[in-house]
Amino acid sequence: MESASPVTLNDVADEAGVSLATASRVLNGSTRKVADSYRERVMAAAQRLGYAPNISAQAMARGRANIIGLLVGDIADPYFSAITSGAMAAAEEAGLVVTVAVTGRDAERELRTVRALRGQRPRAIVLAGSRFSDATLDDELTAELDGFRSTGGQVVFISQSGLGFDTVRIENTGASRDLGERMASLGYRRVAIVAGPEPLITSTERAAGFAEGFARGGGEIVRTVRGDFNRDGGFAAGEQLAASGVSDIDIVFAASDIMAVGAMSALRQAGVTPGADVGIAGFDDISTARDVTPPLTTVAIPLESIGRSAVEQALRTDGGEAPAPVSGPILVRESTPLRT
Amino acid sequence: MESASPVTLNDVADEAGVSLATASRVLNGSTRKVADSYRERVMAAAQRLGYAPNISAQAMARGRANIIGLLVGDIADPYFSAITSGAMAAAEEAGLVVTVAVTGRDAERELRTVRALRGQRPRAIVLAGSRFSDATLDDELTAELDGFRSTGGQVVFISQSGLGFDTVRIENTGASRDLGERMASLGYRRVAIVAGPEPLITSTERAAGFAEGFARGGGEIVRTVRGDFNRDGGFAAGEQLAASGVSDIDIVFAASDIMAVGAMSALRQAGVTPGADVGIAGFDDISTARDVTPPLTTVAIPLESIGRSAVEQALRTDGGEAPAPVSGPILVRESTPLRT
DNA sequence: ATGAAAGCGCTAACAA
DNA sequence: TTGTTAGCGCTTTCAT
Repeated sequence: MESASPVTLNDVADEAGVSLATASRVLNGSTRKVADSYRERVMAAAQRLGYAPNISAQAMARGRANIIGLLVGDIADPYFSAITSGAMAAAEEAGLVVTVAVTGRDAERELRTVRALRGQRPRAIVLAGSRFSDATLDDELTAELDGFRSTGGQVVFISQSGLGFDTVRIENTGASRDLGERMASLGYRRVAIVAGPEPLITSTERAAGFAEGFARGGGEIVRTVRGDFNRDGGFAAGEQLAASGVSDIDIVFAASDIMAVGAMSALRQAGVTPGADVGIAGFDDISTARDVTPPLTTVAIPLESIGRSAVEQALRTDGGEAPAPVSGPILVRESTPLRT
Repeated sequence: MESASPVTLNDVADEAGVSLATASRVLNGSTRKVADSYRERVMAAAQRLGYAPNISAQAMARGRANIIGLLVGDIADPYFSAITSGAMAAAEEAGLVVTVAVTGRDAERELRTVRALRGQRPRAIVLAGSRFSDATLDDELTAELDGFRSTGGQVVFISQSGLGFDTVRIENTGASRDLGERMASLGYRRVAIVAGPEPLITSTERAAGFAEGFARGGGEIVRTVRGDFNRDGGFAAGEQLAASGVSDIDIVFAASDIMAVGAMSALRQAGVTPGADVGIAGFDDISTARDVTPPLTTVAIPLESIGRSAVEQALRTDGGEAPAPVSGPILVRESTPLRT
């Protein structure tokens, strides 16, 4: 019971009274070149024995595993889990299994993880998450991924630069700019921006985009506070905002919904009512954005579909066009009422 | 460029001028039995060549891959993504890679997925998520997992029954009962229960537990509405509740936080203010529970740590004790103010 | 259409 | 301590 050996293709072939090759052709091989009588016998034998192909062995023989390696910053973050969900759906449709690894938004860990993933010889590696502007390790990462690609693997980024690899781009700057203008058109004039750490390009682009659009609409950037690019970072930023008073601002823009959600909680705890006392807007349209009070104004990025696209792009043998950056509609909800 | 072959251990051995076995011992083997001079040369060669071990080959040679297979209902659900996060942390510490697959809470898909996962010959398979009471496929699943275990694999459930395998149990009934009593002690007397589909044991246990405790405290179950066991299901249930009026109830208990969050949104949209007009309580303590308004009363289940435990349990060679069911403190937040 | 046999990259006896 | 070698389960020529 402790270590019976699994049923192998050999067992199946024996049981069916055919050769290993024939069994392989029936069960895993591609085009049918096997007589129906044999085919049936093999299938029956496999069924009877409860045969399941050993993926590692297949991978070895074929030189590549039917696996997609997916790297995300933090799987518990709704942004990444939505992307992952889409990626897994696409992978499943293609008969692939997904290996997920977390980088904790740490470049060094990202590099280590890519190395580990490479070891699986996956069809493709998908890297989701912002790049860093201070990317001292980007060269090493590029080298690693180049190596992977040169052995036939696909690489797809979900981010901005993509270091020269295929990339599903999110239109951070343009969409934030539009959002900024829109907020100004609603009557807001003085914004505090809640951003992630300096080197996070996603955060920077969104902050800069919003600032530009908001200024164009006649608004002014009063201050910027930073925190970790997650819920608690947003919360901390919100506390900071509340501590120094919010009488000098009429709106808060957070570089991601999850930060916005944290900030809203902090503000409310400090006695500042989001929506009423200050407007608040985010970016991404994570699921929670609908469920906070008031519902959060944001840019609706189709996260799941981005995950799907990344996998599809990775599987597309013909290089394919570089797709246009993904954006989405601005959703004005009650967190930014018309400012009279 | 298209398909240079990856660097193999053989290449490294050649480059370092040692035997394959020595190279293997240095790079992957366990205990150090290699002269330092050799060791260094091998390491240097590996470095120079950018060697990464082929996991499939290792898996074949060893008969088992350093992989944990993780099955979750829906990775975009914060309940599962929190568990996944913990599981991945534990796996990473143990030098394992995690393959995640989704079942969509569908028994048939779960079975298919287990089969696919088995093919990887992982060290362990962890199945997170409620079992079904109408489990026609449980026998097949059990057979599949038994087969896996009999070839040396570990199986760990995160749920209730566990079908006879190791299980990290969540104390649904007891904790819900306590919550029910507590709510009654706060002065609530008439509850509507928002539950998932009938066959979902997790939902059933929580509903029954709450009902029992609430009744014990002098409360009464006025009605039960069902929906999918996710945010939208909760929303739909909330709409239903609001449609038939809420004057006959003073509190809503949802069998999971994510349903509670959905229900709150629906109620509020229908003009019923959660906390003020009706109390509302959930179960799990997902991150969002803190960020909705009013913050949600719930049972704080340590989701991440459960994910960790499951993996640790899977890795524990000595069977180990069956750990006690996991529960957590009741967090009374503003969604259930004292009812006067 | 079928079978025999040569690897795929690595580990783990077994020899030296 | 180091090297040799026989598999691990499967795919895939190459014969038949």
